[in-house]
Amino acid sequence: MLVKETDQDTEKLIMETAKNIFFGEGRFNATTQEIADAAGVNRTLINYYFRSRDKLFEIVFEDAQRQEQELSEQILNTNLPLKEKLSQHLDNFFEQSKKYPYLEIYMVTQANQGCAFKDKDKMGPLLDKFYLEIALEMDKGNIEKMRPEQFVLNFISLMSFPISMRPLIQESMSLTKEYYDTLLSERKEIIIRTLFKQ
Amino acid sequence: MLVKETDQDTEKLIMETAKNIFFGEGRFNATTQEIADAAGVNRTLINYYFRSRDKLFEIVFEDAQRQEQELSEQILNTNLPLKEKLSQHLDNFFEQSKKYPYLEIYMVTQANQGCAFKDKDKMGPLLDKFYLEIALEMDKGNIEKMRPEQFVLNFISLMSFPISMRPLIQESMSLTKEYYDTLLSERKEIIIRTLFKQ
DNA sequence: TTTTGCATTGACAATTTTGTCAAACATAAA
DNA sequence: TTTATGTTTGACAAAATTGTCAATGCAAAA
Repeated sequence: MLVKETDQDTEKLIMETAKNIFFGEGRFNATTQEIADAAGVNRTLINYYFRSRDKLFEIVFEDAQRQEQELSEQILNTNLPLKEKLSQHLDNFFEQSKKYPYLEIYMVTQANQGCAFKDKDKMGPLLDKFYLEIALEMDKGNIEKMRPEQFVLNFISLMSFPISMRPLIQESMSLTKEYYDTLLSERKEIIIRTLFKQ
Repeated sequence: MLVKETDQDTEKLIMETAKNIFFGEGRFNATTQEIADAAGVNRTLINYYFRSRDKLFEIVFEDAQRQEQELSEQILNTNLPLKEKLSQHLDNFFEQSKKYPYLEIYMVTQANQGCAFKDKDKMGPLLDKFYLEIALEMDKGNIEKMRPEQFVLNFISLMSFPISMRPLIQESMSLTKEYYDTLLSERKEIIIRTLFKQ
């Protein structure tokens, strides 16, 4: 076998760089040249490894999707009480968001333009179990009564929106970068307090 | 004055079409040809009226910004009690969102790429007054105690996220279009109940 | 009717971006 | 060292996108 130590590295490097440009910097229509420059490689290597620009995009998109999926499945599979489960997911999410704040927006713009989603199958049963848990907490009076789906919408909204829309919110509310960071650092506690009755 | 009845109409038509393509359909990198085709006009008319593609984008962006701004100022200026104020804003927002579900995402992707925001000046005092109102309701015990900015974050998150991220959420939660619409129609009441103690 | 001023058009040029290819390169195996 | 195999490169071609321009059209004013 002929394997240089940089062999798969270049391919990975290009992928990582593309992910950074898309999900990290939000430059969704970066050219292959820009990606190559950022990766410090020859542009045609993108064609060599990924055949075409579209293929690279496709692969990176699927990677992002998988990443999100895994994060969701992780939380759904643990056996912690609901509040702790959500608490932990908030940690995971905020951690990932530091690296890829534009991940979700990218996925929306792509999902929109006719991009097939995968692996929705396993999610079904997991979600149903999750909904049941939520309903149980409602019965116990720990959270407001509503459709479980609404509770999930509330949760992901409170969690994601301030991250994905940061540039817009920060500007329109005239907040400094530092103050916004402060707000974000308090977010976890705020979200839990907003969703759960004391 | 020589004014054909279609004179300013063409310019407006192009703008409206661009707005629909960007904010309505979310096709953020539509070409001038695609916009012209959708508007049913010759492509070069875009250059004639807007000089360049970038200028058209700029104008449409500022228009979107103004639209959002006006919606925000409207709510801040009325003298209704907080809960009614937010309630009314939710109506306005959901109404506008039907036409332009991708408006906010577009603004984020632009804000990101170095786009100057305007008219932040008047917002300052209005926001401060709003924060005071919120603090007052907290003192009265009607809403959970937190920084007013956090309350505002909560509000816009719960309001905007399910709209702007719809393609992503609907897919990943495996919901039908019809069911998602049902959820959205219940949203207003859910949000108010989530933000205010009973 | 003729003129005037703007609107519209198609052909063309310029630019940007992407994709191909043969040649050069590097490294492990023979 | 030579060979074989996969990697990297620059030059080139192809495609896509944008911008310019002169010519034409059209309606109101002279």
